[in-house]
Amino acid sequence: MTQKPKALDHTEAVKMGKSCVCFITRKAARCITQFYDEMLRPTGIRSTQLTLLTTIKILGPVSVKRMAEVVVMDRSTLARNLKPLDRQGLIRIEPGEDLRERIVSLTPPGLEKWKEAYSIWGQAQTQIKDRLGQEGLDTLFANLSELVSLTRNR
Amino acid sequence: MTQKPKALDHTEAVKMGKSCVCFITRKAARCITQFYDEMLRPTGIRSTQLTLLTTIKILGPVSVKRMAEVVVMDRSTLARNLKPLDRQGLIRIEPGEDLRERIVSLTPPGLEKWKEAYSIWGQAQTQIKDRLGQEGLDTLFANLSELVSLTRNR
DNA sequence: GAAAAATAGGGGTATATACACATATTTTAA
DNA sequence: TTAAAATATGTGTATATACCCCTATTTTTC
Repeated sequence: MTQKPKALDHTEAVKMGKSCVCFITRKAARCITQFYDEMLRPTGIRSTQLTLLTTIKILGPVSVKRMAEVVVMDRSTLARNLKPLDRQGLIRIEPGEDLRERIVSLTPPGLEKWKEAYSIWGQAQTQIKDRLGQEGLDTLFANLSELVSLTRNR
Repeated sequence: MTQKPKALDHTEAVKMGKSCVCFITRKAARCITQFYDEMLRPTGIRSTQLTLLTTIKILGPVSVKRMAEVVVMDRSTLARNLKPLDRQGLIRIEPGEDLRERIVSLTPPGLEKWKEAYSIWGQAQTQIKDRLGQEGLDTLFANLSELVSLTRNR
């Protein structure tokens, strides 16, 4: 009895479609990004940009290199993602003492924008917590953090 | 006693940095994508492209619209993501009976490429399962699926 | 102290992502 | 049956992402 290879392929394909961690993670990222971006639309900034503003707020004046490490983002990606914020005058990018470095900091308008966006972020976060529960949220966070460290430390 | 507003802001910022679902999901997506992409490099295709090949394989000849629904991707995004696959001759895009539609299907080289990539995908998946365990993997999947449906059905 | 190595950053290129708008086709309504 | 509504897709624009390679600067080595 010869098995039909095509049928077997199909089973494998279905399995992959249903269990690929990369697929589901990217899909979730697309969805959640749209969710946040839609809520943030009135502010004129997007989720990624709010993340960066927050990071700058936490780390204070900080080099691109260090920021990239913290947010786990390629340096060149980060440099490009900072441009819209710079263009809007929300951040300042200046040479550091070490002239190789660029030091990023929040401007006063940037701080105002952050406050505005933060309150909307709170609303979004609440909506999600209402659905997943605090426990579900914690589990999700733990799982995703595990995924991050898994791919980082090899 | 007047509280320093700056200090309060900072606390809020830290909270956000540590609990933002959008941030952690995007970060995880970046990491896991790099993990898969690195392993897939010998094949010349990327994670997203493998996802699309697999989807086409499962759904058979399928319209762009339907594919976009299945993978939960904007139609214009999908159309653009299909281009590299088309250029490499891995898929075929033809008008359907309904002339508004474009029907996407796998070419023989596309099927071969899928098989090649699928075996590598299996290795990546195994590495992840070894770290998270089948149970952890299931939980992660359930959580992320929940997130997807949360943002879809509102 | 000068040459070599390491480090920080940016630009080129390609893919990934989505919204707004325009086009072509089909379906529905009058 | 023709005009209007609905549908499927593509284009323009902007952001997001990362790799490779190049430049400028600092640190290390001899």
